[in-house]
Amino acid sequence: MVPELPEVETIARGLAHAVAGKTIATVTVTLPRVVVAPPGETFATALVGETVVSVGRRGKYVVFALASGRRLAVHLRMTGRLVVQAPGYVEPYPHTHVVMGLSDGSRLSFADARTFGRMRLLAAGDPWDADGGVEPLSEGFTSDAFVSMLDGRRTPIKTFLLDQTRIAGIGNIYACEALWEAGIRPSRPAHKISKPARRRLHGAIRNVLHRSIEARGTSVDDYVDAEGLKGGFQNQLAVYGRLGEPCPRCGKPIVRTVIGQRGTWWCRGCQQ
DNA sequence: CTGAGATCCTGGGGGC
DNA sequence: TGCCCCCAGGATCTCA
Repeated sequence: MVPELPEVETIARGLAHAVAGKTIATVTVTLPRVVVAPPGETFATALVGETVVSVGRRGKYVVFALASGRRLAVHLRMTGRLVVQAPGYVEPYPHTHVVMGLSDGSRLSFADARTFGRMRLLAAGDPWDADGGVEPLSEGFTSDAFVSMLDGRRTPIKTFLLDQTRIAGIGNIYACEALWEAGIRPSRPAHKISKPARRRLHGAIRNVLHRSIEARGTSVDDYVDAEGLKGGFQNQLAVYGRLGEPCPRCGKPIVRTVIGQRGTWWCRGCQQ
C-alpha cells in the first residue's frame, strides 16, 4: 500500500465529501500510542464536540481543520487506513485503533496493521509543518526552483526525491516512476544531473502525480480510499514492482536495486 | 549543514 | 501442511 501524495489526496477528497460539517460525538482509542495530543490535553476528550470544517492534504498528511482552530494531522505511513462507515456498518478490518462516532451516526475509523501511522491533534496555530518541503503540484514548485534545488546535493537523486523536507509527498512509487519517465538513473548524484534532465524530471514528477490522482491512486497491495475503494494507477506503472518485466519504452528487463535502504525499480536500458 | 545508519512493528513470503 | 525466520518501509533520531 504505502499511501503517497496521490493516495492521500484521494483519501482527503473522499473524507471532505463524507465528514465535512459533521460533529465528533464519541472517540474510542484502543491503541493509545497511535494518537498524540498537545501537552496537557487528552486526545479523545479534546476531540469530542469538535466539528470538522474541512479536510485537506499537506505532503503525505491528511489534515482535518476543526471549528476550534485546532487541526488533526494523520499520517498513514505504510499500512494506515482512514475509512468512513455508514451507520450500522460493522468494520471487518481487524486492526482498528481509533473510532470516531459522528453526529449523523456514521463512523470514521483509523486502522493500521503495523501501527506506524499516527493521528496528531494540533493546537490552533501550531506550525507543525514548517520544515516540510514544497508541494510538488503547487505553483511554487517551478522548473527553475527544482533545477537549483539539486545544486550541491551529492545524494542519489532517488534519495533526494524521498526527502520530505525538500519536496513533500513523493514516496517510493512515484520517485521510481518519475525517474523512469525522465530517463534518469536513480543512483545518480543529484548535482551531476544536467539542466535539461532536471527539467525533464520536474515535468515527470508533476505528470506522474497528476495522472495518478486522476486514477485515484495506486493500489499495489491493499490501499483503499475513504470509501474503501481501490485506486487504478497500478495498471499504469512502468517500473515499480515490475522486476524482470520488459521496460515499456525499450523492452529491456526491469531491475531492482537498493538505494538508501529502499527497493528501487528501474531500467538499465533507458535510464542513464 | 550533509549524509549514513539504526529504529519502530507485524503480515506475509520464502525456505525447509 | 506447518513452522520458523526474516524482510519491507516512512519518518525520526543519533552520530560522524
